Amino acid sequence: MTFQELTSPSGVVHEEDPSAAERLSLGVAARLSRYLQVLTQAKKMGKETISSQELSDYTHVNSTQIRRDLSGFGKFGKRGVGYNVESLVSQIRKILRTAGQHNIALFGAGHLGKAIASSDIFADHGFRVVAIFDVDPSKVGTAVGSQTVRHTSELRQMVEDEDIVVGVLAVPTAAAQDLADELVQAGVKIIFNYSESLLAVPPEVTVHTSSPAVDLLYALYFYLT
Amino acid sequence: MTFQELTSPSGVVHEEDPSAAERLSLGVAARLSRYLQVLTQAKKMGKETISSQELSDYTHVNSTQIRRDLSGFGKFGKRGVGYNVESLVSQIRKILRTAGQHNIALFGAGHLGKAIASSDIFADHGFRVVAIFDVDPSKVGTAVGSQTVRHTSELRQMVEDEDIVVGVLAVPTAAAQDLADELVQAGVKIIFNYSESLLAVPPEVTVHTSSPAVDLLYALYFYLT
DNA sequence: TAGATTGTTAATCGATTAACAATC
DNA sequence: TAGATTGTTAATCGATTAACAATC
Repeated sequence: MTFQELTSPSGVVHEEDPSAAERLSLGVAARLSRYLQVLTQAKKMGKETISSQELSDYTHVNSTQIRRDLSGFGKFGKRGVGYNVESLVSQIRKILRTAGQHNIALFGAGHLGKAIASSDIFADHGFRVVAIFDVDPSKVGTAVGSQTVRHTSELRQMVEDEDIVVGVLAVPTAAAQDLADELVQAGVKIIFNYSESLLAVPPEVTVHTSSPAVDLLYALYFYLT
Repeated sequence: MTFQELTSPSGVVHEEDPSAAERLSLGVAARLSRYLQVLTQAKKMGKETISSQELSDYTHVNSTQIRRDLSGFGKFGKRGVGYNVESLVSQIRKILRTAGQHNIALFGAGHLGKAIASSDIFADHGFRVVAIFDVDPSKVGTAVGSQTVRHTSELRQMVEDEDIVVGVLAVPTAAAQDLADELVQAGVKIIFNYSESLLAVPPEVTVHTSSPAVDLLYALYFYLT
């Protein structure tokens, strides 16, 4: 069964624009990503099946909605039992088109950069750190994880040679915009920003700014009220 | 004008449960937190006013919705000009009830812990790291930022003495659940989890699991399609 | 005044949920 | 069979957006 058939329950095929018919809504894509995170970890812990209720407990998404989200793409579950963790992981990866490997470049070899490089949080989801950059001469040439730190001047060449699709900025706020500009010029379309800088980029480039404090504010509001 | 009046445009006052009438919806609280992040940074950069369109560019929230979210609480903007950054920051802080200081405890004095302790991402929003814990004897007693690393066995006492409301876990996956259990026993209601562990906690405790890889998957989906 | 941007309406769209038959 | 959990419907609720008058 093809993806398009699965997402066209009405049987209507939009031949004039098939990509639009296949594209998930923002909400569905975000939720599927969250399910994937929990499932990946559940798999690591040796769990074989999981119910929509358990997924709900971990993601805070209503269990009915989880079943609804999943049933739109096929009958993945078994009544009375739940979902097979391993098979659901590969189904969601297929739906999100992220079954393959994607190469990322990391900027900044400070504490945060080292923490990211040594974590398997990216590796678990098929992201591979293929280059680490810094401008500090005392850091260039040293080893971080399995990589040797390179000078930022090599950015252009590495993006091309290594097919880098994501740039992760773990640098001081003042350095972030210049790096973002260089990444844009090198053709990178996704920037993950751990600095506090507000980045200005062309519309075709996606910036995701990490904001733990914002998440905390949000959690705190519901705690205080 | 009180907050309750502002959130009861119908004029109906729910005297039997005033807290319910005052409570923001999940969506509104999340969006206000994001506006606050951008505004805080804009203020740092010396920006005095900001339009709903500029806020939209940085948050990816529709500008009409931003104006709608804000106008529910008062007329904060000036037509033809925009919003005063500084005054909007304090208005949103008031709405979110997070104008004060909140104390947090950090667990793990590795790369990630050090990165968090030295960042002002929490400090900017009124969160203060008042204690750093680790179990490694070689780390206990050393200085990280302005704090001295303590042994985790002091957790209970410090939570009480320092009025800690949030625990941040920057520890290996295997250590996370035990620490979460201890935090719950000590009465902490908000846990921020940077490990990959799926934490089991009582319903009154909120766990937020950081998931940069999930965010990346999500961004990547829209890049690939 | 002219230009810009807010505040607000009205209409639409998608998310959310309870409920329950189907079935493992 | 008995218990559990999915898949799906139908109804509701809130989010989203375009449009534009008000006004700085």
